Amino acid sequence: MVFQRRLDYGFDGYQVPVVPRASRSARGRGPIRKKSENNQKHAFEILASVAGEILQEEETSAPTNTACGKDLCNVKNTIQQEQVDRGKFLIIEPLLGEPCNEKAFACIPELQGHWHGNALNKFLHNQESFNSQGSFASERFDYPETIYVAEKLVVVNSKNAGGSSSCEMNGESSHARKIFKGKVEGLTERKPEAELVKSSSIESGTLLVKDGSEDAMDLDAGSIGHASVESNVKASLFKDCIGLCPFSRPCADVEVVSRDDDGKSSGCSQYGAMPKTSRPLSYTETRRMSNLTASRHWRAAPISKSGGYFRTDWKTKPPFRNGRTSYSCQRSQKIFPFKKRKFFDQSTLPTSDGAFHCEDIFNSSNKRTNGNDMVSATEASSSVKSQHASLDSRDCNVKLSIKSFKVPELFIEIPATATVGSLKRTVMEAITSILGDGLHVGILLQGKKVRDDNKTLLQTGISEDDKHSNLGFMLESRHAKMMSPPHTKNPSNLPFSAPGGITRHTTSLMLQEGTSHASSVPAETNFSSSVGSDLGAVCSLAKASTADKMSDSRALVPVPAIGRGALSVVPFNCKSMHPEFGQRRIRRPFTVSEVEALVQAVERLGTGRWRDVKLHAFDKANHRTYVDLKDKWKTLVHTARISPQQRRGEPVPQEVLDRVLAAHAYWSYRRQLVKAEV
DNA sequence: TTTAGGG
DNA sequence: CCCTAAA
Repeated sequence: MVFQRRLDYGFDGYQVPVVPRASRSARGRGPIRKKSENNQKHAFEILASVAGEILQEEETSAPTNTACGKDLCNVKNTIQQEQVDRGKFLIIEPLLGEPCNEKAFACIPELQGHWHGNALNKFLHNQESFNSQGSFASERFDYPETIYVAEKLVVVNSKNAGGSSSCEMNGESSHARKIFKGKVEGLTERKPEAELVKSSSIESGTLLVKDGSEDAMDLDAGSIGHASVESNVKASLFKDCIGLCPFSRPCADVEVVSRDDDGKSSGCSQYGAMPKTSRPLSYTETRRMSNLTASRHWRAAPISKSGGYFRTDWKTKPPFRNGRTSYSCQRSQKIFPFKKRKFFDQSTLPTSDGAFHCEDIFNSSNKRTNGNDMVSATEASSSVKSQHASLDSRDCNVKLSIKSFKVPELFIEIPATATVGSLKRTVMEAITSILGDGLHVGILLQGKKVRDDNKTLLQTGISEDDKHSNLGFMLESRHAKMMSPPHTKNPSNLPFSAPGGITRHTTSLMLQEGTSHASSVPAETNFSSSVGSDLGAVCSLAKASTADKMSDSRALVPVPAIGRGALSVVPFNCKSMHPEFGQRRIRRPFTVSEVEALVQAVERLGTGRWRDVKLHAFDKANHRTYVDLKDKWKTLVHTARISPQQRRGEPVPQEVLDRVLAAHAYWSYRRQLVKAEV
């Protein structure tokens, strides 16, 4: 049982709930983060509740901590109340006494955005704050009011700390650091750990990362559901165009609808955190949403510059181009549900230094994840096997044969019109960028990392001719400083840690076509988009890494639900895409239908009323902000003025362009008139 | 928050 | 598509 194991570790903990956005404020636009103590208190209470439930769930027979009784009773209510029922949560069991690897957390964008000042880190490791006092120093723990991304974040600390929640947990500290992840609702659906382990496939709906000995990660199937985007154009008779519409021709009310989410849940409401209102997302909201959208995706160099009219790619500037101030501001905005976002659930996390925390461990036994069907398409990576050659008794040479390394994850988006060659290049670039210098090879022996580079193989024991020497190689962050948790538990006792200390690693690289449906391969993002050329090849890799007990990379990776959408995948270049900085939204060229809708709306409403245009024609297209529409109009006007030969991207009918010019001229004229009058 | 423009 | 000054 999952939690049984936790108890073995001396689980007791704090849970830091991620309060859904909906609860933020009535108007839904409150400050992103509050330092209100009450807030924190509340949060912790919820945490306690959840923790209680977890425990209760696990120990079906044994009632959990009575101290949490009240909370336990209200867990479900609380969860519902908080509307986090659909969310996911993470449970982190930090290693007490071990400074948390800041990078590990720093590289988690979700946390970055929500835990101000690395609050989580402080929370987890601020000894003075809670270890000694047994309670949280609220003033030091900046609990975010909302955390969308992770929707539910549960931090379980092995140290006994009542804290504000006054929830007493059993308190022996544990050396283990575990991270559980799953949906909140998974509390009741959670599979026993054994099961999870067994079915390492992603379908279990929970992600479980265990301490050193092994990490099992299961992507939340639900969250990665199938994404589909459909856009349709509703046309209805436009009656009152006369008088309003400067153009005599009949106007149809065209509305571009783009459903970002599956069925019922549309827009951000899918996360249950957003109120399901018909109110169009405000620009800011939309931005917030999109801000995280493409994060952690590698952005391949634009292979084909298309879409822009007078500028194809709008200059892909580094995310942190203007990284001066307003930083905190921005990060605070990044608490949006990841819509259309692809996650890499993995131990590979971009570190603060931009490197990858990669724990792709390959061991000699090449212990692969049991039948993972997650590898659906192209298994780009071959299993790695390192063998111990017999020791040459004479010169003591150690012969190793590493067949191959798996490439961590690759996630790319490329226009459907791109050539195969460009796809190859893109993939190559992605791989190169990963391997470039973000990673280095790590060696795992007997399940332990060999850190001392100066030791000889002999000293290390690698020279031993041991068939089962458990020698493993892994790719890891170059700069990541792994911390070695005092592991008291015998790794071999851990279900995951094979005597060989091998971890399992699953890497898959698949290319899928845009049309995909929810499959049993949640990890692999199904990508579907109606956005024309958005269809992209998605190389995703789900990787589960394991366990080296020290890997900081095992950090939690919130797995947000993937929306539909065109995930722009680009190799997540840690260097240029530091999670701390907002990510550029994925480029989603306007389709002709959208252009027509826009043109029509502008014809009616005129320029300068972008919000109305948005409401009228793109109300449902959450990914189109009024700024986008304004920009598009700008480009349309430009496009209409240049020769067809100079135009790029999906060709817009000349007729439409003519209308653009006409409308533009008309409204410009009107504006002048109005101006003159005033 | 929107608009309007430059980048 | 981003960023922002202004409104």
